[in-house]
Amino acid sequence: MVPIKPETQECCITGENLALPDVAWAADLAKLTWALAHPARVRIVRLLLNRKSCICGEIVAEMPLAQSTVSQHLKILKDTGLVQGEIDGPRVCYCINKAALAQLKKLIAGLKGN
Amino acid sequence: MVPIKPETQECCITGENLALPDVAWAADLAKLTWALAHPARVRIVRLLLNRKSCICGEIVAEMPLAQSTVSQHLKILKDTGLVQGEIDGPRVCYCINKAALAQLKKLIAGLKGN
DNA sequence: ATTGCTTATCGTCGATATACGATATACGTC
DNA sequence: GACGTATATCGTATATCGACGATAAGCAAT
Repeated sequence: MVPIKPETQECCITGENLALPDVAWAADLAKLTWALAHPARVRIVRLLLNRKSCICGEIVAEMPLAQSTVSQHLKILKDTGLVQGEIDGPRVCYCINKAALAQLKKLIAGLKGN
Repeated sequence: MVPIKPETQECCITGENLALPDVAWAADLAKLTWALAHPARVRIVRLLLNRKSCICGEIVAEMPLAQSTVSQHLKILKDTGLVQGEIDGPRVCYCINKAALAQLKKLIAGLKGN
């Protein structure tokens, strides 16, 4: 089974790039990628990038989905931090959270051999 | 594969940056991100990047999951093209498909305003 | 307060993901 | 051939996703 040091950390004592923090690291990246793991959410993000900001209704209008469905996708994007929404009177104005997007880019770009 | 003109495009007649190709584009990115949208799969990819290649059994040993579950995750990674596996005697040797990873990086890096 | 508009949430449904054990398949060795 | 090892697949259970319509909650204007 495990050739090296069974009971401490199985995970890459040799590599040590892949040590314990890796689990949290993987969870972070998985969470961010999961937010983009649906075509509708990718399109929303892209839409928000092309316009500086976007009223929720505009997003709904662009998508072939029911309003409630779009709202759910927006919630997912908000929960993962990729998108921010601020209330503007009766509407909600969504925009990209550049920091979160940068984080995603950084993690993806960091996917390479040691 | 979206053909050229699907007669009723709600999508961005105004924006036109987000016109039809965007749908396919979004699907591509969503598929790739979806492959990474699970911590176990992120860890597998990372593992394969740190070693040049990896026998399936090694991967199983590193993960707190049953062999069949790991095999399923590997299948997902293989189906999306991120990982390749070649049979080597009684074992299977997995490695990263650098082209697919590069494609993912490119798509993610391309996520920015116009 | 009532109406109208915008967005979020609820309830529900079918489809899919995730996990596991059990079994099947493929290979090398005896 | 029979056996053990390595991996994939099957079958199944549970959880979550993704979609929708219906409804609630918020605000602006009448």
